[in-house]
Amino acid sequence: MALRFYNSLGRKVQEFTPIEAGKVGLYTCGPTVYNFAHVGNFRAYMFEDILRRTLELCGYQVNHVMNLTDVDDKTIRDSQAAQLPLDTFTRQYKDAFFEDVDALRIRRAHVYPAATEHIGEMIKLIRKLFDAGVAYQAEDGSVYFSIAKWPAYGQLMKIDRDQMRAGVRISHDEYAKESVADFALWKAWSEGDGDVAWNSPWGKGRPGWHIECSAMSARYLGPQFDIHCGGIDNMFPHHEDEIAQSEAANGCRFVNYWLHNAHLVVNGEKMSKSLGNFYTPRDLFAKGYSGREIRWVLFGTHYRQTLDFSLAALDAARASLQRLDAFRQRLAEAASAPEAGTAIAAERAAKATADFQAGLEDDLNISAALAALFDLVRDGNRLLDEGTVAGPAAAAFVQALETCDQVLDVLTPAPGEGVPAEIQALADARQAARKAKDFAQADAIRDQLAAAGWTVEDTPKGPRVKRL
RNA sequence: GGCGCGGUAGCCAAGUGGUAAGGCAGAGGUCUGCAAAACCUUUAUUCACCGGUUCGAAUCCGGUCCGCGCCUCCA
Repeated sequence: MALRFYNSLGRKVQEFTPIEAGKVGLYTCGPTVYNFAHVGNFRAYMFEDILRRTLELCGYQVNHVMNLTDVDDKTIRDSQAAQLPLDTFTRQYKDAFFEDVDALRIRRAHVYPAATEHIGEMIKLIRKLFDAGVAYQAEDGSVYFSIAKWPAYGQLMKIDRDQMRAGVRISHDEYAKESVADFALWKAWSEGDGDVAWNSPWGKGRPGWHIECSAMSARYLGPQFDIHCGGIDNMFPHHEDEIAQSEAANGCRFVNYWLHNAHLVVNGEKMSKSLGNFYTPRDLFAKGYSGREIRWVLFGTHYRQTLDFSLAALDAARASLQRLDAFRQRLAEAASAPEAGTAIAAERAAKATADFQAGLEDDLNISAALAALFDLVRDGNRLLDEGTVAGPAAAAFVQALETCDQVLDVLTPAPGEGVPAEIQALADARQAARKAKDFAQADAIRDQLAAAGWTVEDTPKGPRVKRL
């Protein structure tokens, strides 16, 4: 089956064809580093991670670029409030971002260009826009993109600008624009910016928000590339403006496939601090949830569907992962047994792998992919119960699991999730008691283990210790 | 007002014309010293509602109700 995606440009599912065979240029809108990213932000990055890993599973060599917005109204405002230089202020949130990315097992992009390190590219791009006749400097000193001069504007949203609500778009500091729909390319310095400023042919100032993505994507992926992702809220105006800037400046198609993820809500309500349902990954770690549990919840709903996040969903994720862990452990144990049932195991494993990949190739249908995975678990467990998967036969299942895990990356418990020696010692003592038919003692030790957060399962191969 | 998304079992969630995947939770059974895990069986005559098209619709068309997002910084 061919790889297909829902392209926001055109609004339909299309077969994916890269510009260069076997390679994919992928640009994903990254965080504004003025605070810790929350699970809603990570929903987007998780979708992009699944996308990238799916592309890689399909054999593509992906060049993934994610920007870091480290200068804008919010970073300036909050750095001043914190009485820190802008770069010092944003540094701590960049660091935190990468910690969270790693904890959630999101594969790092190949390049993380920061806006403040690419001001030169942005200035060059704005020059080109002047050359193209679509940019102008207003009386307030800021430079704007003139939508009136660019008829192709509105490819993503099919916006009828006359229908937009009058009034709401005029913000206090942008009344100098020729048209309310025009957007800033370069913002003239104002007192509120403090020492945050760069020199430009249009005077001291800082870049507009949209220009960074146009400039940095061109720098690392070229003027035309394959896929651009972001949250659905970014379709307008951010991505619309990027298209206008890039295509007006470079004279070629900007992006072939636009993929947008839907939002995340918590218990059906928009996540907000006032509702007390605002979560960052580190909030959840503090509650005892692991990165892979959060990961499971974040990728478990199709990316174009609103995701309802909740602690209950995390608990369900824990149960699902325990089932997968147990299966993996059983396979590992079976691998050391004499060979049995190779043919059927290989057949089941091959089917699961194929179904898993086919699900993802169909516009990242994660539900179909997970169904294939759970079919594999059920089939595998049944065969293990029957004793017909052992030795090399178990390897086929392990390999299928590992293939799925190339995309999911949840099947390996974190380091530190292993069994401590003292817990193992208790389990051994309990087993000795059982052997001696001293069940009262055995049960007492089991209670002791439970109190320590561990459970023990008796199997034909001996006790198996697991975290509760 | 414009653009867009959704309403499928207790919960989460696939399925866009051929007779309801999968997960979590629940019930019964097998297994077990007892458990747990695993497996088996079971849990929607039905897909918000009303009409229509069709041999056949959760899926297509028309209408109604409800929830949500964007249009302003936003994943």
